This record gives sequence, structure tokens and C-alpha cells, in this order.
Amino acid sequence: MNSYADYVPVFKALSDETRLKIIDMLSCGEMCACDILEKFSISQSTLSYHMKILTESGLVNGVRDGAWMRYTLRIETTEEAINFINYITHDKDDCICKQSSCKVCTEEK
Amino acid sequence: MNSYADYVPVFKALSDETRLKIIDMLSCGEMCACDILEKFSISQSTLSYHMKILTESGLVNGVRDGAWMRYTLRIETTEEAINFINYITHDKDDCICKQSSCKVCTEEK
DNA sequence: AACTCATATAGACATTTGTCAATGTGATTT
DNA sequence: AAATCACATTGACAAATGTCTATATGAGTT
Repeated sequence: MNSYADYVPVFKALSDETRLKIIDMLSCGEMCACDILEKFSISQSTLSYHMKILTESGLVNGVRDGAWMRYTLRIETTEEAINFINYITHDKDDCICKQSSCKVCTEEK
Repeated sequence: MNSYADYVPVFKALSDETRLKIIDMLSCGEMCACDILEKFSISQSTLSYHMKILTESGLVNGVRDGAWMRYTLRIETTEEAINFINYITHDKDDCICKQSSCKVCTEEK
């Protein structure tokens, strides 16, 4: 992932309480949709919608196993998200504000 | 911050490309709104809207200095967000799925 | 006091989001 | 092949989001 826009879907996926709880549940290990559904008072279609957002963001891996979908966390993506947060919140030589003559950051302090 | 819901506004704040860029700019140090505005092709009111979301999420600190608003990053919040991501993505004894007899995680593996 | 500069707020609007009930699809079972 | 189970998709809808123009507020300047 290279650009700011690449991380927008990841943080969007993280910005819903239900999805945060689903991620937490998956930290225990693999689960199928029906297992997850039992823990929430939402409809099956709503869960399917959330799982789509989670898998499309790369935070969750979903593989079909017969009739079931087996979901697991994709730790690489969460690690990338953490690295990205660290990156944008710490000073660096190629900071966006130092590009194309940013008046603020290139002036003597 | 204690609950899942506490982090939703933080990730919501992070799930917009413009706001990610603003955070990146602030990693260089303090900036006022007009400095930030120069780097974007958005209206002044739109920037004001984004700064409100960033400050209310706790990611950015804004202090008035006469007519100016001086914005800085609030690293504690980003660190808390990172800790939270790590927390929910790694197995733990008090995992949500281990509460109130979760059928999946309490069964023998 | 009037003016200007920096920022906030209000109102309008199109788009996106989260939710559901209903239905479709594909796999397993009978 | 018919029925059932697990999940996805569709259509509808209210609420939230991101954007703008216009206007308000509040601070400094003339």
C-alpha cells in the first residue's frame, strides 16, 4: 500500500463498533459467519455486509469451505495500518508539507 | 478510552484522505488553518469541518492564538489507537468471544 | 468606529453508510 | 430431486458524511 487513499478503506472498516467487535472475536482464531452472527443482534444480511467490508479492506480473510465461510484475521494489514499511522504522525524527510515548497515547513524556524 | 465505541470516532477521523494528509502535515509541527488550507483545493469551510472532526476525535489539538487556530498532533491518541488495534487483533484471556459462553472459543480445539 | 483577516456556523445538497426483509445461490443432506 | 443449511444480493430507507456558498463571529488594524 503506497498512498493515503489505500488506507481509507482500512480505517473505514475500523470505524464501526460491530466490526471492531468482529475483529476482536477473530483474534481468538478462525470463525464462520454463523458463529459470529450468534454473538450479535443483527440480521444475517447485515453481518454479510460487514464481512464484505472487512474482507475487502484486507483486514479479514474469508475462504469458502463447503457451505461455510471461514474467516480469519489478516495481521499483515493491521500491521501495515499501524505502520502507516506511525508514519504520518512522525516527522520525516519526505513529509507531504515539505513537497513543492510548503511555505510553513521550509521556512527557517 | 475503554470501549470499542470510544475508538469509532478516531478511526472515522482517519478514514478520509484529506484528513490523513492533514495529519501528515502536522507531523512537521504546529500549523494554523490558513497554512493547511493552502495545500488543498477545498473551501475554507470544508477545512474547518475537517479540523473539527480531527480535534473532536482527539487526534489533533487546536488552540486559539488571537485570530489564528494553532493545530498540533496529539500523539497520545494515535498511540492509544495503535494499542487498541494491537489489542483487538491479538488473542487474550478476556477476549469478547470468551465472555458469556461463546460456543466457538470455549469448545476444545 | 470601520475595516480586514482568520475561522466557525448555517443551510443546501448529493453521496455514502448501516440496517432490514425478501429473495437468490450454491453446498449438503435426505 | 427435493429439502435444508449457510451465505450473498437486492431494493428500500433513514441517517451520516463531505462538499459548497453565504453569512456570522471574533481579533487585529487603520
